[in-house]
Amino acid sequence: MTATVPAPGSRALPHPAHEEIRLEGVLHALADPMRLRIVRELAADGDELSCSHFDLPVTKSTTTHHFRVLRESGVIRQTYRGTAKMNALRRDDLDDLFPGLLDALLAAAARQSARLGSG
Amino acid sequence: MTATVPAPGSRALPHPAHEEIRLEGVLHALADPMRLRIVRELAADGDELSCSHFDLPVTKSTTTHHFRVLRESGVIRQTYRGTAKMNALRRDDLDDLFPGLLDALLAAAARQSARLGSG
DNA sequence: CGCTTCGTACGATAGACCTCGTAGTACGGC
DNA sequence: GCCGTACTACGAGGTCTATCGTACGAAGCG
Repeated sequence: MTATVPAPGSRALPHPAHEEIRLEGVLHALADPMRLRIVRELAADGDELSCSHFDLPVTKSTTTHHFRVLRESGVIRQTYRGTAKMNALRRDDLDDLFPGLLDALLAAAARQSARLGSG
Repeated sequence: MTATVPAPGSRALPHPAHEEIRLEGVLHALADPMRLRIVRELAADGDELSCSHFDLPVTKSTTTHHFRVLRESGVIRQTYRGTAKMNALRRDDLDDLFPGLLDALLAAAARQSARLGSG
């Protein structure tokens, strides 16, 4: 009952409820370089970003796929705004479920990025 | 050159060097329930454990596979001791590369376990 | 109403992954 | 030397995943 159900006639998207978020799913989502990159940009910006804001080295189809995986694993929340689809980290939910995990993950990603010199 | 190379004639196992450990690989390794379970047991025990110590609901072949993934991703270190193969968390390497990550991950797993498994 | 932009759905493909069973190797004890 | 234990290697089956291309839908602008 807690899962966000799309309102009839609208363009809402199905998200897992707070307590439906599984650690394995989050780790799986973040284990992909493309998705980790998306999450890092989202965290760096701190606010909502449209899908088209990301300039990923894959086609739009694949980008849609990755955003869907992130949403279905509970990492991001997606909402339509006109023709754009806005993406935001579910920081509150993740911090409540797994305190410190997201920050540790982002710090680890930043550290590795600095170490490997790729950004 | 830093990767541990198996000595000729011995039974040493190839491990990724400290700086070869990649965050995505670690996350991928830990995204599997069976492997997460192994790592949790390893962390709980705090010392080396033989493969046969684990009573996983899969065959021995599959168990071997999971331990290999954990080793090749840099999460555990494996050494032979007689006929047994001992497994230990690479805590030092992981804590140095990704400070706080392993603890956050283990805490998250424990939290979820308490929340879902009711035990 | 057209046109553009943004994103989706569907099908296909190639590769990765989890699992298994069987056969095989290494070590230690008798 | 022989046997049991511990683990491995190889191959196969079935599923999942990442990627693409093309065709489509929804919202805004002229």
